[in-house]
Amino acid sequence: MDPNPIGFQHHDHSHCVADAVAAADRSCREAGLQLTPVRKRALEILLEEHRALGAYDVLARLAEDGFGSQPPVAYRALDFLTKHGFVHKIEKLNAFIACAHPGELHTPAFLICTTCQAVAEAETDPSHSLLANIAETTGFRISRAVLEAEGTCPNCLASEKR
Amino acid sequence: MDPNPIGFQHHDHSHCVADAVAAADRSCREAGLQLTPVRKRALEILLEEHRALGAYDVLARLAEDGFGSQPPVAYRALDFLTKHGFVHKIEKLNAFIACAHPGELHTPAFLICTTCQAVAEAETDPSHSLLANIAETTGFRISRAVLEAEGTCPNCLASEKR
DNA sequence: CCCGAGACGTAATAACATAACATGCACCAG
DNA sequence: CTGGTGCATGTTATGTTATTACGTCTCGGG
Ligand SMILES: [Zn+2]
Ligand SMILES: [Zn+2]
Ligand SMILES: [Zn+2]
Ligand SMILES: [Zn+2]
Repeated sequence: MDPNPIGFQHHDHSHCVADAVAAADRSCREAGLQLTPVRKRALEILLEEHRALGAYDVLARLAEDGFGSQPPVAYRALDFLTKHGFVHKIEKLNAFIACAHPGELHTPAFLICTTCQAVAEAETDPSHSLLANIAETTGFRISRAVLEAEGTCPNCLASEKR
Repeated sequence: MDPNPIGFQHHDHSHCVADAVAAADRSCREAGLQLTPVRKRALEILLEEHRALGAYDVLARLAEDGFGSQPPVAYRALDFLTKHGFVHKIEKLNAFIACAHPGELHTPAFLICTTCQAVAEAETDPSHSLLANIAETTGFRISRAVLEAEGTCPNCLASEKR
């Protein structure tokens, strides 16, 4: 079990938080959005952890840093970040995770390891999407899709075999 | 992918509840599972409604019928039904719905209309599954997948245009 | 008869999420 | 400058979803 997986590999974590926050900052400025202190801090928290956190986990850290301590503080920040694509909600876990591919418009797919709790965000090809095909044949117009899979990550599979 | 979502068409509802319950009964007997009165009634409730119900909605109806009135009563019945494929949980809605294609082993995909609340269950072709491909390239072993899309159903699209 | 597994019931609590309302501040029209 | 509007933030209170813990009953095998 491995505390720092992006995807399921280790990586040097030192710069990615700052980089991602800077990118979000830029992106918000361009779009006329306000990446306020709470929102920015919430994003940082998720990036630092690099895993799925519950809203109350985020809230506790925000409160430590002097922000409000009531649920709406966290939920509002997370709503903003989710709405604008900087963060995704993992429905299966009722938890939030920083987007691993921000900027691009995408429908993420998540792989959730039930052994080590790691969550990887995979890119999907929208044109080949299963759901897109279904939608086409049924006449349904999709606005948002959720793709999540629970299972065992490569690392934990390897450990099992030993 | 086999597109047969019974979700967005009207259909004669009179026999499908009894049929589905009978099928579940048979299936449980074969598998050595106990489809006890609470469990059977919970399944009936979901079939009768033919839509996604929250656990507490199911619980209220079970209580009306003389079963226990505390949350675990509903959650245990729903866990059983979900575990054995008679019912699916819609993660986006925190709600449960009777399986529209019971018996077959399948990974369902759900189309959720945000206008009329209808939920359709579509079959997916496991071999073309997006997630299966991702899993293959990353070495992740999938045990359960969640595929859900929010949007507008054909009926509501038609109404919009008028 | 005794035992263990599993189904069911209750009480209590945890975990997740939103409603409703008040304050402060930037911005702009008058 | 001033009043008003929009929006972000904060708080209190409450609503919704889910689980833990524990006692009872029943059914079968030894
Ligand atoms: Zn993403
Ligand atoms: Zn793992
Ligand atoms: Zn199904
Ligand atoms: Zn509809």
